[in-house]
This record gives sequence, C-alpha cells and structure tokens, in this order.
Amino acid sequence: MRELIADIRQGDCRDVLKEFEGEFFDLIVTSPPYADRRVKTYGGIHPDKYVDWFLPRSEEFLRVLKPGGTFILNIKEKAENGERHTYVIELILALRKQGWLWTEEFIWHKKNCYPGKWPNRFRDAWERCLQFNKSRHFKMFQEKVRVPMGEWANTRLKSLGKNDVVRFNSQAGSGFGKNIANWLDRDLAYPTNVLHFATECSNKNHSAAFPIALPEWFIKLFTQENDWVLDPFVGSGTTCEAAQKLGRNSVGIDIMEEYKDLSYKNTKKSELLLMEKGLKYEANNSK
Amino acid sequence: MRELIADIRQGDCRDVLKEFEGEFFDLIVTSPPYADRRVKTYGGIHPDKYVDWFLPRSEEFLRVLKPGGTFILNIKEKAENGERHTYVIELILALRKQGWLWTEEFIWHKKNCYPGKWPNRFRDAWERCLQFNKSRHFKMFQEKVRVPMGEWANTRLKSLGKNDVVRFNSQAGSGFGKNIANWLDRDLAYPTNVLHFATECSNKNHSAAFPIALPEWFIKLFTQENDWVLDPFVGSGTTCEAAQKLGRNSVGIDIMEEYKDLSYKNTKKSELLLMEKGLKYEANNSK
DNA sequence: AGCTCTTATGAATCATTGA
DNA sequence: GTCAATGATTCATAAGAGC
Repeated sequence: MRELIADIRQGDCRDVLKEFEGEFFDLIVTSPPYADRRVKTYGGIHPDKYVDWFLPRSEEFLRVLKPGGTFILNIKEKAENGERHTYVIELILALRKQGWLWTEEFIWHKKNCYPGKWPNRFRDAWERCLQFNKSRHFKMFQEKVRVPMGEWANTRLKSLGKNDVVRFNSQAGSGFGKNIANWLDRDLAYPTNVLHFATECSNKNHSAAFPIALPEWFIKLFTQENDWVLDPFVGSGTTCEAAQKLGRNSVGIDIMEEYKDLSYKNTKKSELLLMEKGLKYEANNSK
Repeated sequence: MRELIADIRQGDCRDVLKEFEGEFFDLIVTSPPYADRRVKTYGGIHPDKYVDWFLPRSEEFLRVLKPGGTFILNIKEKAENGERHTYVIELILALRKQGWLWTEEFIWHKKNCYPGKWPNRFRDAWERCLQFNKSRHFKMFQEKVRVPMGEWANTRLKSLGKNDVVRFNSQAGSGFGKNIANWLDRDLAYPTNVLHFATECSNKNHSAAFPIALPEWFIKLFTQENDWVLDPFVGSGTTCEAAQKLGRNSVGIDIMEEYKDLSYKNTKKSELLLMEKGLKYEANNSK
C-alpha cells in the first residue's frame, strides 16, 4: 500500500498548478477568497473584477482535472449597497463559456449561522456549492453519503399490512408504484441537494472557510481511496485534513505564508505525511 | 372598515396590468410557469426564450409596484442534458438591467421533495425565492415573521400538539394565555433567509405552485393590513387566499380560463368577496 | 373530540425505446 | 439523426377514515 500524500504549497495556484501534468486530479473542492472578504490576508479582490481574477485560475483547474472528475466551488455573493452582488452568477456563466458544465447547485444550509439583525435583511444562513464537470459522465459514488432513514421508515415499515401488498401488486406498471420490498433491508436513504452542516467553532486561531464535514462529504461522494484531491485555496488545510482522514491524496495551495505554517501545525496533529517542494508525483492511473 | 377585495382576472398579465395605475401594489409575489414545465397548461416557454418572454411582463410589474414595495419571484431552473440551465441567473442579470435591485435570495427548502433516484444527481429539494426592489428603502416588518427559538421552545412547545396550540389561542384573555404569550414573545427570534415549508399534498385537483405558507410568509413580512398584493401568475389562487386570510387586498391574474374557475371555487370556500370585471379600484393611500 | 392508522400525491429526472 | 413518449424510482405530509 502506497503512503498517502498531503502536500501543502505556498503560492498562487495559477502559477503552482503549472508544475502539474494535465488530468491529474479526481476532485477539486475549494472555498476561494470571497470578493472583498479577508482583505488583510488576500488583498480583497474587488467584486467587479472577480470573474477576471478567477478565470485564469479555473483555466488551470480545467487542465489538471481528470475527464471524469468534479470541481466543487463553495461561494456566496456579498451584499453591497443593499443589493446582492452578481459576480457569482456572472462567474457561473463565464465558467460555462470556459468549457465547464454547470451540473448542479448544492445548498449548504448553515444551521448555526452567525446571529445578527439588520434593518432590511435577515441572517444569511446558506452558501452555494456549485458543481462543475468536464463531462456529463463523471464519477459519483452516491451510496457513500447515504444518511439514516427518517421516521417514515420506522412507522411505515413496522406494519406491512395486506394493503401494502395489494397496492404493490395492483399498481405494478403504473409508473409510480411503491415497491415496499425495496425498503425492507434498508436503513439508509440518499440525501438531497440541500446539505446541513453546522459551521465549525473550533479554536484554530483563524477563520475557517468551511467545516471539515463539507469537503469530507464531497470527497466521499466524488472520489475513491488513493484518488487525488486539490484545494487551490486551501487556507488552513481543512480539505487536506479531510482527504487524509478518508485515505485520499491531496494537494493544497495557498498564497499566504502564514496559512502554510498553520497548515503544518494542524496537519501534524493528525499525523499527516507532509512532503515539501520537490515531491515527485506519480501518475495515479493504477486503479 | 373597508371590505377586502380578492379579484381574480383571466388574461395575460402583460395586458391586464395595463388597466392599473402606476405604483398601486405593495407586494408582488408569484411563481411563474417554469420554462418547459406544465406544457399542457401554459404552452411551455422554451428555456432559451424565457428571459425575452419574461421581461415585458416584469416591465409592467415595475410600473405598478409602489416605490417601497417588493417583488418576490419563486423560480428554479430545470436540469437539461445533465446540466442546470442558466435562464434563471440570466433573468436576474436582465431584471437588474431593467431597473430592479436584486436585494436578496431566499432559499425555500422543500422538506418533502419528490422521490427519485438518478445516476448523477440527487433529489432537488430547494427553490429560489428572489427578492427584487425598486428602492433600497423598502417596507419590511421583520417582527411579523419571528419564530420560536431556544430550549424552552424546542422542548416545551413541541410536546404540545397542533390542537393544543389552537386551544392556547382560544384562551386568549384567560390570564394563563396571556402569560404564555409573554413567554412566547421573549423566545421569538428572527428567521434566516432559509425557509422550511413542505410542499402541499392536499386534494385540490390541480398542481399547486407553492404551499400557501410561502406567500403568507412574504405577505406578513412585506405588507400591512389593507395593503395590495399582486400575483400575475396566480394559478389556483393560493396567493389571493393567503392575502385574504391575512386581511390584505389582492389581485390575481392567470391566462388559463380553467384556473379562473378553480379560483372561484376555492375562494368561495373561504367566503371571499369576489368582484368581477368593472371593479373600481380606489387609490389605497388612506393609511 | 381526539387519538392512531391509512392513503394519495407533488412544478422531477434520466435512460431507453420507438416513430 | 432527432425528438417525443415511456418506464422506473430514495419520501414527507396532511387529509380522511376508523376507533
């Protein structure tokens, strides 16, 4: 068994990714610096220039992603001047023009979002997780993210009466028969495209972009063990931590030197094998 | 006290609205026919032509809405060829160009969404509720949509059944009820921009566009009693029903003759005062 | 009346088949 | 080829029946 790699690099992903061969990664999952957020750390890209700033980088993402791979973009537009800014939806249109397929939009519902009150706006409790692909036929392992079935199964399956059997038989072929038998051995159900994760409140001395459960969920859904995961705006290393935990190789890139150090600190905790510059990547085609 | 009006008209809202003076309505809340959906009833606007179809109508909406009014648009893009179509986000950009402010995007989380399984997609459990305004200073009554929150609400209130709550209300003035009301008030919190409504499953013999709780929520949030509410794609009359229930005047327009009849049927049930063509609207400036 | 239990069904999506 | 019709499939909720 090959040892797992979790490689954190410092630099602009636009440049760093040029060192990688094409079609290398199985999944890209990231939470880029939002426009005008984290100004002190990222310089704060102006909303009006966000798309122009993003496109050269996503061009590299497109190159290094495998044909059956997936790109997950966690992002939310800011409110400016009492209005939602349009740079995110403009980015969607621009990415499609660049060659990406806009496959799906997941909603991350932040259950414990920051409290607050404004005169003309409620608390913002959700973010977009945009799914892009290079091909309509991408890898997806739905059974890996199933959740325990709800109350329904407990009440309904407990009493399988004669009516259920009759209804099953009589409605066979109706196009919407309920095949009760299918559920007998199941206690897991597939999720929807609304994800419920609480925002993390750990003492990491930095602003976590997303809770580790978020990259974990997408890594489980879109990759297998020993696959390669990329986070081009890795920040404190959450994505690499998730990948490592799940037995996937990962590369994290961030422009901030301080994040790099922080990543080391965090990853050491989970006993990652970290490899610095000069690491030789092997093509990962030996599945 | 003036009698409430709930006026259902048959026709294309693009034409019907020309009969109304400008700056008449306090709220427009609607769920337009989605592109290529309900083909048999609406003709099915092709996704590529959706924006062009919508703009002349929203131009009228802009005219008849009061300066401090709000326009709520419930919509969701379809998946076509394995991809999410972009007509909704293109519509957002076009509406801004038309003069609307894109103030907010609420998420309607459909807890009981349609079952199904597909190879590359999970169940779609959410829709957009886009908020547009003419001005940054719009009317909003946040305290009208507060929800119970906190430990007390979760444990004590949940143990009370629906009928118990009704009983509470009927005991208004008993002293005990008053105390409860005080507790309730203290435990009310403002909601977020994620709304949880189950899709309605009643036997109405028609496809309800949205559950009545959805227009109710926005009517409470953005209007006061005796205000005027418009639904230019009113369908079965859900919006007018909600407005009536809450003591607001309403106008509903739908192109389908059959919906008009159905609306009559539904509204009669709730003893609405319905007024046909020729109704004289009075300016509603006497607050 | 107030429970529990039963039942119908909703703005869906994709692969396959047939015209 | 292209397009339309068809089949199959992960539930949650509220109204209604029954007791």
